[in-house]
Amino acid sequence: MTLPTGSYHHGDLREALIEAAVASVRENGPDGLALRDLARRVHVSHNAAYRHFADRDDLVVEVAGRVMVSIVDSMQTRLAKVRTRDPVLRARRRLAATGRGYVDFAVTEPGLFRLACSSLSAVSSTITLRERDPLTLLGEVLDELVDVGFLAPAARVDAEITCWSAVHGFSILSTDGPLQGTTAKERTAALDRVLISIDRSYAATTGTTIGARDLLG
Amino acid sequence: MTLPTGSYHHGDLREALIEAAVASVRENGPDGLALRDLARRVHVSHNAAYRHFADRDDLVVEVAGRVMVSIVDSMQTRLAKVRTRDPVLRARRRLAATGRGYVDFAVTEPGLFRLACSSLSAVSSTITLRERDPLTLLGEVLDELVDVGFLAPAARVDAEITCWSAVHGFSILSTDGPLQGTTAKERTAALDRVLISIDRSYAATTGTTIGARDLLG
DNA sequence: GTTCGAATGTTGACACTGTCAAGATTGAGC
DNA sequence: GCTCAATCTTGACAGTGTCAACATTCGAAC
Repeated sequence: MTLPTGSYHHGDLREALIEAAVASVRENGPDGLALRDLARRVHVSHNAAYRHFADRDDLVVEVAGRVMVSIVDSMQTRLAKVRTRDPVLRARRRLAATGRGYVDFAVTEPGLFRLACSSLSAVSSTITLRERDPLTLLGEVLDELVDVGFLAPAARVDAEITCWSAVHGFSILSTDGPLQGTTAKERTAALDRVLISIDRSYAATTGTTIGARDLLG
Repeated sequence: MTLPTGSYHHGDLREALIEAAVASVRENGPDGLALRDLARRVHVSHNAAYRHFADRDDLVVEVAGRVMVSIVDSMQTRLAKVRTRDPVLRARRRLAATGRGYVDFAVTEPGLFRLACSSLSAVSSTITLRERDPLTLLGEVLDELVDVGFLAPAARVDAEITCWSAVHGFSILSTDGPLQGTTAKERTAALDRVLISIDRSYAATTGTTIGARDLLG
């Protein structure tokens, strides 16, 4: 399992193929992904990929898994920027931050995001991702909201679904829908309203009074 | 332009191709759609489609437009069932009804829904759909909410985006995501919570007090 | 009623794709 | 040093979108 550089055995073809796939999807989107094209990029014959992947879909699922991890990274980047001390406001802003991180990735890497969408089920079912999936992270942040008394325990049910729906839908509207042509500023403003709407809804579950611009800081 | 049944000229090949495309996508999803396959179904040579569509994508956009109209139909079916007299509660339930109708279609016709998603931008930009698009209908229902004083005018901004994001995201989670394997009852319960969350958020914009189970009737 | 052009449908070809089967090459363990 | 399994290659097949050239037919102008 040493380095290749020369001839027959590539060394780590599997990883090279995945990286080439990421580059390809980044440029041409999910439909542009072709095994034969990847083989050419990596200077290997067509069919070499079949020693490492059962079929095209198998590769797609693997790449989608990587993308999921990147999405979590993007969410955590936003999470790390929340410096608020007040526990309640901090938890609220952390929830908003996960949403912003999710959308960040979708807008920055629309091709990869579309790929991840295309095999959402395969990823969430077959692979555990070592708990590094968006759903788990979102659940933890929602638990914080309950702990600080902002979100009523009764409203905690299906909260992942509610939040994920809103943010995922917004991401798609931004990459493929009517928000596609808008400026970053307009998109950010629209996302703010989505996040504020969720925040306002959760505040109502415990009767917490909130300020209009609490989330924006 | 009379009927075909015999030979060279088909009669209305364009329409026949579109219908065949709908049937194909219904069975095999968007990726299963192949021009040559359609030609076979309609008993016409490959390439005949090129007299009516510029390329494959042109056909897809046309079909997506039809699907959009069907989605609006589904929304209006739910809207028609709202019989509530009280103006405020009526408007609130009408908003929820549009969401339910949208999800109804996605769950009933996942293949067609996926196709519509794939060319969301093309549809919303190129074709006017004679105003029969989900966004316009949603806007009208939101205006009602403002008229009856439930939704604050300031919160009306980007309300289409907020609602559409939530409902569209929920639809995708239902067709391709973690809600795929759940029962209809569980899915309905989850959707209720999404709709209640939106309702609760909008109530807060005008300080309207609402009952917990207002929306479910 | 005949003729001619435009619309429509067909045939053939090319490049590209995924995938299977069979052979060639190599590294690792005995 | 030999063997075997892992890995990569070559060759083939069916399927696809799309272009070019050809065939047929409908409708209108004369």
